[in-house]
Amino acid sequence: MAKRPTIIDVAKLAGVSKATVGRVINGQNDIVSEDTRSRVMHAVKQLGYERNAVAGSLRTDRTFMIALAIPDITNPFWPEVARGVQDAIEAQGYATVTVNTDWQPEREQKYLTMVRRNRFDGLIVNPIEASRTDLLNIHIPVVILGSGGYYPDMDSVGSDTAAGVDTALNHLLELGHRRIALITGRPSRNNRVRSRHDAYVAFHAKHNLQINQDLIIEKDFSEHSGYEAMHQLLHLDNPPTAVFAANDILAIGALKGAQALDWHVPEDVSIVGMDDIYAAATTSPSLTTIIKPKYETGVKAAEYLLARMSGDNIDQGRHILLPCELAVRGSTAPPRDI
Amino acid sequence: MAKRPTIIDVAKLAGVSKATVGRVINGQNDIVSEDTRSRVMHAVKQLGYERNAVAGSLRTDRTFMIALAIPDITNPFWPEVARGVQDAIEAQGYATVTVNTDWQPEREQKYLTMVRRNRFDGLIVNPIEASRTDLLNIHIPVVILGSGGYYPDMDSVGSDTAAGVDTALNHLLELGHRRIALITGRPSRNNRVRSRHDAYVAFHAKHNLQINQDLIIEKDFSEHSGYEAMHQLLHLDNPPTAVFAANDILAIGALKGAQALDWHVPEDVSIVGMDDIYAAATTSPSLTTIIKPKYETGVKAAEYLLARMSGDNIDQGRHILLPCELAVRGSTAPPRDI
DNA sequence: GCCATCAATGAGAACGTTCTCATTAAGAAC
DNA sequence: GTTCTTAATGAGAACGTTCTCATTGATGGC
Repeated sequence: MAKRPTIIDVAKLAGVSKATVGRVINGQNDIVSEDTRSRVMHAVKQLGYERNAVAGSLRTDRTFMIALAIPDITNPFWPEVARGVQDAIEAQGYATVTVNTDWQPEREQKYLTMVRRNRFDGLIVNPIEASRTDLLNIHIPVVILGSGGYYPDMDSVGSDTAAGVDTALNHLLELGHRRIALITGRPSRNNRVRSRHDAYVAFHAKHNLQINQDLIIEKDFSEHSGYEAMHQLLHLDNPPTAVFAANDILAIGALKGAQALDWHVPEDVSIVGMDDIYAAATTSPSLTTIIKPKYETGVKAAEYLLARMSGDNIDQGRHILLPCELAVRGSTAPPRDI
Repeated sequence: MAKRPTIIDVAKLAGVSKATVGRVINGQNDIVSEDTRSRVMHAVKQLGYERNAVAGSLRTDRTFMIALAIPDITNPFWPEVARGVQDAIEAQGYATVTVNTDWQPEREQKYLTMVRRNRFDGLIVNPIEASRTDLLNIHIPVVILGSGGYYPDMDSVGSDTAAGVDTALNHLLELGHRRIALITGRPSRNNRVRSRHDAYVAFHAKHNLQINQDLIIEKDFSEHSGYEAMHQLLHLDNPPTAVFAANDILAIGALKGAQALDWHVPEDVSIVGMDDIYAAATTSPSLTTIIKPKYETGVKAAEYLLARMSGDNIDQGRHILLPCELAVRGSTAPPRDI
């Protein structure tokens, strides 16, 4: 590899000091004469000089790079969140290293080490098991994706899942459903707040509805789990007339499970999902779902982080839950037995 | 921010030189005595020392970071490719900065500048308009995602799209279809090789089938375009009995277009897509499609890049097209008029 | 005992930028 | 003419690691 020109080469060619070259390339035009500036720019162009960000980072202790740690970029929920982060971060001259924890704590720890060693300026993370102390120990700004309950010092951006569940169940209630099942996922270690489950319970209390434990199924977040859960539900003596699934992938599995048993959706059983991934609108019938503001979540998290990296030093973390929205498509209808 | 311990602090505490500390933390155990090594590691632990990768990068001119430039992480095709790259790259101690060109040349150029200034060790790119010279001028290893026709010096990894089209059309031919339409996307500037279109033409020549230009529709790659194209096709005096769409998003649009006209799929018209995105398996009927090996493409590209970054200096680029596979699902059947 | 070899370690320069403090020259005020 | 102020620029240290060459001490061979 040919040696690349440095500011010393530029300084020699322009007949100025390297400090002056530095002033010119960093845009400090108020303290450099036009004549000097012109000579420097001429030399820069002639030599094809390009600033070495690594050297600058060593001197300033700022890399203009951040890490985004999400469970899995191939999970349809996350690309839009990532895109929101990337867009907002890049607009301020930063770059994003995106990593996949795969819901594994060891991987999460590995990435925290990476962040420290590379002197990244910030971290946006959907935590698996990382404790508050773990995250404070990297000594850079951290923004939490999801609810920030366990991280009071840090900013967090999540969706108002509880309100979303309420909206979904209310939609079903207004259609006339009284026997509504819940297919939900297993909470991760740090998410002991089982927000979907709790919201389901609260909804039943609010509307003086009896809870039937047979109508609550907890499995991992996969399409296959949704399929199996639906089979379980539809084989009950008294099956539900509607099902709320904790995310669209579970809901798609539930839809396939119903159809495999020749149950018609929505005539025989209604289904509501959550997330609004692309596939939710392509099923037949297309899924009624709760839209989570994925891109906006990413943008907001990035904004919080950028503010922190710019010197904002608020001790108490900011916690925001972005509102969800109901998208009524083809998977819900009044129950047959009205 | 508290000052972090450096190797000078460790050296002082362990009573050795900083060169010796460097030898220990870089694992050069063969030339350091066990006693010395132990003292150093003790001091490292006591001080909580962590290597500063930025300083190392400045000295060695290696960042152990690469850039991955794709059109859009939210397009369902790309997350798996990205995941393949990330997994293979990380396994060798590198980190990946993923950027979105949005099919815009100016963004692409912006990212090339970013790569140069940050002294990244390599680049994997699905090019928009970047020329061979552009890519050679960054003076680091580059691997092309897609066919590498315009970049003979660089390694490239693509899918064997032509063979995939052939397979799709053959599947339809074997079902008895003779009037097969093609919905394809507009080629980008550097992809004048219209591989899907050319493969469609070649297939017809091979089987002595007449080409009807009315059955070839070229629009941008969106679901809406697929919907409109299907409407156009089904309104012909002599509509096709089958449609091959250039990707799954087009195919999903085509499916919705047919259903909106009360055409049954696959009874009235068969549809084949390409890519095998998640949504292709969730439509009803689920889409018969050509599976592109997305994750494997990413892994292979990363392997080529890693080899280059390790010193491989082959002048002629390696070009590989990974095989595609037919996934027969519910959107294809024999034509009605047999 | 002397010399050569090798293992183990140390000293200091290098990487390329940024920043701080010093210097110089020009202009204005007295 | 002298003094003060300000704009413009320069010199050199700093950032934290890696690497090269030098040094030292121990051991083995003659």
